[in-house]
Amino acid sequence: MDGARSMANVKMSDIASLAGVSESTVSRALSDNPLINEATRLRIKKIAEDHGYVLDLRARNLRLQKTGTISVVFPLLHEVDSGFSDPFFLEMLGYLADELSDRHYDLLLHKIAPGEPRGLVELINERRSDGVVVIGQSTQNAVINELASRYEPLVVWGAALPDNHYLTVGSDNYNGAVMAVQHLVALGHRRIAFFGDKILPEIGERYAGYVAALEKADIALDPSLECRVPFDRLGARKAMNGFLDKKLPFDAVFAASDLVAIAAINVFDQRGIRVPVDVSIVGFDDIMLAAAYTPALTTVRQDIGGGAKALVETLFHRLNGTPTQSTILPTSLVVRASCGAK
Amino acid sequence: MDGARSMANVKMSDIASLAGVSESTVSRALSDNPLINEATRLRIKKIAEDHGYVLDLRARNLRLQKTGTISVVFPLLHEVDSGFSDPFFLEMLGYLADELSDRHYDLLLHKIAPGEPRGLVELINERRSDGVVVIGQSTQNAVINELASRYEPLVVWGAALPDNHYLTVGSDNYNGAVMAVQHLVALGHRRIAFFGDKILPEIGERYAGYVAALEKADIALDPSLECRVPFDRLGARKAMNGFLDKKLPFDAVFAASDLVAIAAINVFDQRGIRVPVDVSIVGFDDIMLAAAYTPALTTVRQDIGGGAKALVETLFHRLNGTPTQSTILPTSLVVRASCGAK
DNA sequence: AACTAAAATGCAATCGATTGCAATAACTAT
DNA sequence: ATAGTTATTGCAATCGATTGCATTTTAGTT
Repeated sequence: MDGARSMANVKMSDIASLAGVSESTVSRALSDNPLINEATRLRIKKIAEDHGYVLDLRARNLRLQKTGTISVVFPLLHEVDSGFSDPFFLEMLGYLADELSDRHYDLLLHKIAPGEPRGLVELINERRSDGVVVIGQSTQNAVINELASRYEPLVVWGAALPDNHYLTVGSDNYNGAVMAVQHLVALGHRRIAFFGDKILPEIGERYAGYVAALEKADIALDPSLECRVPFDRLGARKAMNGFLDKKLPFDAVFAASDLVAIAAINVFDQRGIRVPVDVSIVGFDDIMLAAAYTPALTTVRQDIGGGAKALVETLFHRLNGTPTQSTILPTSLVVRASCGAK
Repeated sequence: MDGARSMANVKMSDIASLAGVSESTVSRALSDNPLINEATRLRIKKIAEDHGYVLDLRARNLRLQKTGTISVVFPLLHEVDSGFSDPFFLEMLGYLADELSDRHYDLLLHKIAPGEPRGLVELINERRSDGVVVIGQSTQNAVINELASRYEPLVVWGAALPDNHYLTVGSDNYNGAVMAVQHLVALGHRRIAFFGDKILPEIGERYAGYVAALEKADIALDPSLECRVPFDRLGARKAMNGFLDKKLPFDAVFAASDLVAIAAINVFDQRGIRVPVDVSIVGFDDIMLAAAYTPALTTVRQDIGGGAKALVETLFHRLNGTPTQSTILPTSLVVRASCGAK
C-alpha cells in the first residue's frame, strides 16, 4: 500500500511555509473567509494553485464531522443473480449520481445481501456517509423501520406502507396499475393475467390496482390467472412456463415490471404465442429498452429522474433539519405496440 | 447538518474509560494485537460490543493514510443522455461492486462529462480513494495517459492501444469481431454492414476485425456499408434511418454493441424489414437482455464478471507494488435467433 | 504624536483514531 | 531475595485540516 502514490503530496502546512504565513491563514484564504486580506488571499491561492495543492478531504471531514458522501444501498432481491438485476435500478442509480454530483456530494455504492441486513447498520455506524438512500425496500421493511427510528438521514425508494416510520419516495403504483388494466379492458380483454411477485411491497400495490380495476370493470378475479414470477431469470422462465403448461385461457397480461414483460414475451415467442396478436401485454417501469423492444412495450412510466431528484431533495431536507414528507410520484400509461392498440 | 445524527456516537475514548484502560489498549484489543492480554482483550471487546461501538473510518484512514475506497469512473460518451447509457457498463458496475465488497473496499461512483476531464485529476488529488478504475477510455485517451504517468493505482477497462502508458483490462475485440463476421459469412451473407462509431477505441478494434474477416473471405470492403451510429438513442435512430434511406442492398449487420443491434432491429421493424428473415444481425457484449430479446440476439460475449475481477485484481496488485500487466480477455460467439442460424 | 478602533494574522486545541517507545507489572532463574 | 526477562499497558506524537480567541498590524481620529 506504499509507494503507490507517486503524485506530489502537498499539504496545507507546505503552502503556509511557502507563503510565509500560518496554516490558519491558508485555510481561511482558500475558503474565501473575509477575515483575510484580499492581497494575501490572492497570493496564497496562486501559490496553492502553482503547487497543485488539493485539500485532503479526509482531514477536513474529520474535523467538520461530515463526509460529503451519500450512500446508495441496493438490497439484493435474491441470492442467485449477484449483479444488479433490473435496469430500472440502474437507471435510478445514474440519475442519483447526477443529482448528488450537482450538489458536490459523492456516491458510495453498497449492495446488501438478503441474508445480512446488518450491513445497513454498520454502514451507518462507520460514518462513511452523511446520509443513506435505500433503493427498494425489498423484504427488509422491518429492518429499515427499526433502523429509521434511530437514524434520521435515511430515505427509501419504494412503497409508502401504512406502518412505515421512514420517509419514502415512490411511484403511484396503485393508480399506474389501474390505468394499465383499464387500458387492457378497454381493448376488450377479459381474462387478464397478473405476472409478478406481490410479496414485494411495490408489486403488492400494483396487484391491488389490478384487482381494483378488474372489480370496477365487473370482471371476476380469477386467482388462477396470477403467476408468481420471481426476480431471477431462470426462476422467472420456470414460473411462466409452469403457468402456460396449465393451459388456462387468457388474452392479456399485466406484468409487474418491464423485465417480467420482456421475459414473458420471450417465453411466449418460444411457444408460438404472438404478442400482441394472440396476447396483449402491458409492463411497468418504462425502462430505456421498453421503447426499443420489438414489439415496443406498452407500459406504465415511472418518473425515474423525478424520483431521484425527490430522493436527494428529501434527504438533504433531513440533513438540514427542514421538515419533509414522503413523496408519491404520478405514473402515466405509455401506449406502444405490445398491447395491440397501435 | 446538525441534529441529524441521533444515533449513539460512542468513540474509542469512551470505551477506554468504561474499561478503565487507555485508548491505546482499546485500539490494540480491537485489532487483535497480540500484545494485549487475552482476558483484557475479551473484556474490552465485550464492552465495545455492548455499547455498539463502531470504528470511525475517517479518523482511522487519516491516520493510516488510506481510504478503504476505490473510485469507479464512467466517462460519459455524450452530453445528451445524462444517465448511464449502456447496460453493459452497468453490469460491469454490479460486478465491480461485488469484487470490491469481497475485499471490504467501498465503491465511490463518479461520472465525468466529456467537457471536463479535470474531474479525474481532482478526484485523485482529493485522496478520497486508494485507487481508480476507469470504465471505457472513451475519447479521453490522452488525458488518461498523461494522468497515468503521475498516478499509479489506475486501471482502465478498454482497448490496449499501442501508445498507452496505463494498464488496461479489456476484451479481445478484434477476434470477437472476426468470429462474428465469419459466422455471417458462413451463413452465406456477402453484403455485411457495420453499425457503430469507430472513433471509440474499442469499436475501432471491432471494426478492424470486421475488415479483416471480410478480407479473409475475399469480400471487397464496401465503405458505404459502414453506418456511423452514435451512442445516444435519437442520434442512433437518425443515423440508421439515413443509412436505410440510401437503399443500399445488404443482407446482414454486424453491430458494434448489443444496444446498437437492438436499436437497429427496432428501426428495421418499423420499416418492415424482418430479422432474421430479411437481414441477419450480430451484436456485441451479450448484455443480459440479449438473450431475452425477441428475436434473441446472436452476439459476441464479453466476460464482464471476469473483466471486473481482472480490473480489481490488477488494481490491488498495483496498490501492493506487485508487478502486473494488462489483460486481454477472450471473447466468444453466442449464436441465437437474430442471425437466422437457429 | 498618541490613542483607539478595525483589520489581519497566528496560537493552540480539536476531530478520532494508531503506534513507537517508555514504564510498569508479573515471572523466572539463580 | 535479587537481578533479568518477558508480558502488558500507557504516554504522547501524529495524520491534515478548522476555528475560537489572543495578538499584532494597520488605519483613523483628534
